[in-house]
Amino acid sequence: MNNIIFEENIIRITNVQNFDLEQTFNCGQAFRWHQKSNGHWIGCADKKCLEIYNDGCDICIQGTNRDTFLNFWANYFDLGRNYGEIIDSFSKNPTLKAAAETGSGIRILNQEPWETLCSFIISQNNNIPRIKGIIERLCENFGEKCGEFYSFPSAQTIARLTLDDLAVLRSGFRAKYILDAAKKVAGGEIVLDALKAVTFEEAQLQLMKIKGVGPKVADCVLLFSLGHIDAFPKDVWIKRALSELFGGEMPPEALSAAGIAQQYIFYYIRKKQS
DNA sequence: TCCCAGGCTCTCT
DNA sequence: AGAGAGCATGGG
Repeated sequence: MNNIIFEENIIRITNVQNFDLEQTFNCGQAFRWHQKSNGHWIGCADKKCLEIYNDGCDICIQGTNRDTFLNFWANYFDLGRNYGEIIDSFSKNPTLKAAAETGSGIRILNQEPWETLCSFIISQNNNIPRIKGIIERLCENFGEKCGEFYSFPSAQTIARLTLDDLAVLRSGFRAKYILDAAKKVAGGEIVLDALKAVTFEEAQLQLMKIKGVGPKVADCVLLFSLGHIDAFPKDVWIKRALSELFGGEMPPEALSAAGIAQQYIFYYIRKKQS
C-alpha cells in the first residue's frame, strides 16, 4: 500500500507507482473525468465529487475526507493492487512488454456498476467523443446536482422514464437498451453487486440477459466495475491489435491478468495510430 | 459528402 | 452455428 498523508484539505499519496492520471482517465474505461485548465482532474463517482492532480511524484486529492477516501476512493483508484508485479509478469512477451511500458501509469478504476453498465451499453458502435456527450446529457437531464457536476442517474430513476423521455440523449437505437437494463436492475432481476462474487462465466451470462448487452459490453462491466480482471473485452481496436501485433491470438503471458493486459494493448494501439 | 465508431440483434442459410 | 444486413447519430 502507498504512503498516505492526510494534510489539511489535501490527501497526499506519496511516491506513487504506476498511477498516471492522464493515462488512467483517457484509456477509455471512464467517460466523466475532466481536466481543468490548471491540469487538475475533476470527476464524480457514486455522488461524490473529487479533484485530483499530480504534484511531483505524489498524487494529491481535494474535496473528500479521510473516511471517504479510505472507504471509497482508495478502492476506486485500485490502490491496493501492485501493478509493477503485473507488468513484470507480462515482460516475457516483447510486444506485451512494450504495451505495458507505454501504458504503465494506467490503473483499472473500480467504478459504480450501474454507471458502467449504462455507459458501455451507450458505447456500442459509437465513438468516444459522442459517448461522452450522450452520458453528459444523461446526467444533466436525469441526475442530481453534485458540486459543479451532475450525478449519474440511478437505475430506479431511469426505469421510470419512457423512450420519449430519453430522446434528449440522442442515443439512437441504444435508448431501448438503456431502458431494458434499468428495468432489470431496478426490478431486482439482476443484482449487479452480487456478480462480484460469482464466476466470470456466470456473471457474463447474467449481464447478457439485458437487451443490447453482448460479450464485449459485459466484459467491460465485469472488468471496470465488478473486479473481474480476467475479463478481456474484445472491441475493434483489440481485434486489430491482436491480428496486427500478436499473430491473432491473445498472448498466454497475459492470462493471469487479462483485463489489465487488455487496457495496455488498447492504449498502445490507439496511441500508435493517432 | 462519405466513412465509421470500445457491438448487438435479427434473419437467413 | 455462422455470416451479413441494419441500426441512430454525429465526429472527423
